[in-house]
Amino acid sequence: MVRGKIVIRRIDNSTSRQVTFSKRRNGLMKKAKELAILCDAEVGLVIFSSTGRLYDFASTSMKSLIERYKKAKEDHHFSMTATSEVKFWQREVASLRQQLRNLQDNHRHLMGEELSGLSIKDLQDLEKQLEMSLHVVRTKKDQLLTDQIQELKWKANLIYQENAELHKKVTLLSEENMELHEKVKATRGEIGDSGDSAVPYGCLSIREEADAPNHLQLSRPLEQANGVQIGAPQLRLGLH
Amino acid sequence: MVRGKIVIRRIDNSTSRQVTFSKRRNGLMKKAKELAILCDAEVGLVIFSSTGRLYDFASTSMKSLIERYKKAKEDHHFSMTATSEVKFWQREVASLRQQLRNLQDNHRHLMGEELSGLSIKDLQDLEKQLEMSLHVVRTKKDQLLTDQIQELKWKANLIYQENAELHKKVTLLSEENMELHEKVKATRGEIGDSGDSAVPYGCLSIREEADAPNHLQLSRPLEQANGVQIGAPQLRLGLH
DNA sequence: ATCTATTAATAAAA
DNA sequence: TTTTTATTAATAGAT
Repeated sequence: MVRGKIVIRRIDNSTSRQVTFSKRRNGLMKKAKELAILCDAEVGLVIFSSTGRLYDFASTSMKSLIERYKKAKEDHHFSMTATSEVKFWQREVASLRQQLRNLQDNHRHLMGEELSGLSIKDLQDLEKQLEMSLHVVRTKKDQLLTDQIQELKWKANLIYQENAELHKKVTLLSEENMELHEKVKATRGEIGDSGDSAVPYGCLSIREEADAPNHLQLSRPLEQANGVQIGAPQLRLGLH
Repeated sequence: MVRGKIVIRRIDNSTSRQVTFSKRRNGLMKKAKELAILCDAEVGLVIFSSTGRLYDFASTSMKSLIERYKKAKEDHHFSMTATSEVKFWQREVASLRQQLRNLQDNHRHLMGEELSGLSIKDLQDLEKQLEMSLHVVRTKKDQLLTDQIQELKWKANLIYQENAELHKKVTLLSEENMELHEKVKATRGEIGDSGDSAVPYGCLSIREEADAPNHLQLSRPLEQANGVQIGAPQLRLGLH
């Protein structure tokens, strides 16, 4: 009835179903009240959510409404004695058992079991249903995997950027370091030739380590996310 | 709610009230149904018009709905006063309802519905199960088709053999026939030249019809059974 | 829970 | 009652 027409069938998504239930339940209650008032009618409404919770509305009293309903229906099943009450529950059990059996049969067929009684037509229909289910399931699975890959790429990019900045810092610090070494050397040279231990070997080794991994990691994290390994990188990236 | 907003109070004009009652009653019923379907809820609606007429809707059975309502409302009362036998059946009902819910969830997954809550692992397992089911169903279907083809071939062979025998008989009879014609001719020749109408043209024409289809049908029935048309020949062969 | 674009419901009229 | 029309109400989807 709104932002996008909907078809009346059970809502798959459980969250949407709950939200819609809440909204429509309120709407229904409101309309029931309005009808009772506007048209001077006696209205009773009982709703059990799929989770078994009860919601109800009655313009007068639900008890008297039910009594009136029973009388109108002239249904004597409702005035249950102890024995007929047992019978009622027994019938309920029988009905539920039947539903369960039917569903179990159907379920077995979907599991590829107990196909002996089926005709070629039945089997073709079943095959079609399974193909459809398989397609939906695969689509959903692929979707999840794609989402996960996207997330990994995003995280990998963050790390790559941080990495690049760190490399920049390392380079700057190394240069500064080198200059300082030069200064120290120069200062020592002015004073005398005694301090020969501080040759700037450390400067060169730091520069080498800083450049090599930088180039490697430019291409690695993004490509890896595209490919096979998904579980392992996530653990490491998750710490970030 | 429309052409002129209205305030929710009893409609004075009796005709308008009646019209509004009819329309809104329908609207309310519709929405009750929709709620039941969309949200997998159990909904019951009872309306008495101001003239005392009853209208009702129940997504399942009003009887069980009212019982459930009573039970939910006076849970303790009900359970305390119920005999142990009633309690037993109530527990049975509760257990069956739970089983049914579980099986329904599972069933929906196999139908490719309600996949929102599933993990990648769940989806992979489901996919595997569906693939297995599909394989079993296809195998079974192919088996049935193969069996049917075998049966058709067998029947076709029977017919072919009978056909061959019939051809043999026709040939023998034709030859006998020809000889008889010769005899008749010879006998008439002895008596005189009056009977010229019985030239053995019939003999030749019968032989032609007997040979041509014989060769054709040697190869046809078996090949046909291997191929596309299965339903149509079965009808004809079934009569045999 | 709130917002809003859009459909659904329906009051009034015929 | 039912249909049509003009308008408001309900609400699906998004936030």
